[in-house]
Amino acid sequence: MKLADKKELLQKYLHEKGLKSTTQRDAIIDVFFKTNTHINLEELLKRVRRKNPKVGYATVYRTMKLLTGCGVAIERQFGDGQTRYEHIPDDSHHDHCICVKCGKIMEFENQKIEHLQKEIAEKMNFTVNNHKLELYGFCSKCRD
Amino acid sequence: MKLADKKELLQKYLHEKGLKSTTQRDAIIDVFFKTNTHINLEELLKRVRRKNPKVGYATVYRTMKLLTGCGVAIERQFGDGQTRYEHIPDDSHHDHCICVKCGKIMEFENQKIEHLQKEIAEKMNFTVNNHKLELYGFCSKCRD
DNA sequence: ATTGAAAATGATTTTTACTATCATTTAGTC
DNA sequence: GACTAAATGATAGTAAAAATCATTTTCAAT
Repeated sequence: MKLADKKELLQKYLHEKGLKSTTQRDAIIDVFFKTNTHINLEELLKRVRRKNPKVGYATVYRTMKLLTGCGVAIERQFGDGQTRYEHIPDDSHHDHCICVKCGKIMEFENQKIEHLQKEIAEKMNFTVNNHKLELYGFCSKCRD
Repeated sequence: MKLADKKELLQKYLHEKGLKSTTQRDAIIDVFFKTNTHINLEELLKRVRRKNPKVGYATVYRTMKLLTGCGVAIERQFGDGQTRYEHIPDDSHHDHCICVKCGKIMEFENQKIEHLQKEIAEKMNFTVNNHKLELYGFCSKCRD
């Protein structure tokens, strides 16, 4: 999905649910869509405040829940006790390698796996909205 | 890995590290190896207390950390804010479908995906110890 | 443009799961 | 059986997520 489409989807979602758009919300959405990392709330708040210093933690928290509910953001937990947010990719899905030593997160994508997942889900009579594939281990620098 | 092998691995691990075996620890390990679900600490504690009512939360917590460190248990987070524990499967790996409405967790396994993962990791120069594949969506009962 | 109802905000509190602490008990070696 | 190190369990501490609430803002209907 392209950025413009995401914003349109979001607009539609807000309108359908009778929600309002505010300057804070817009700022948070803007900042979030500019990230390309798996950002946590604290960091997101920090960046938003560079634009608009009066935005509160709760608003960022709630806005991210909103984006997640609408489907333009995804929550992730990589096991370090923090929830991270990521936007859904422009077209294809990507997955993660997490180095358990240095914490480095790498992305990859593979269409074959995507396809297999769909196949499996169909067999199980399960409708997939979203998925997570994470490989945990050692990156090239950390193994020896 | 067979149950007997897991217990042996655990024994070896304890001995190497100079750790001791206690009645509490044994009870927890016993109960854990009998579960076939993705159990959280609270539930595990409850079951252990049916055998030995004096076992404390902290002991269960620490024992599960121990089992995780030794490699016979795996910690998982499915996004509901709780850490769940699972034993490593007897032979092959399995993955999960999680219904976001009713919370039902189903398991599946697919050798092709396992194989593709290894291939991908090799290309990226990454050594995989462990992985998680989770499909989030609606089970047959919850979609309509 | 004004108004009024509903939603949003931000500061704060509450909750919850996880982790750390510490005095006491226990295990296992000598 | 004594000694030393580890384990236990009760509880305190933490940190992130979720809830609360008085005040402010949005936006549709006038």
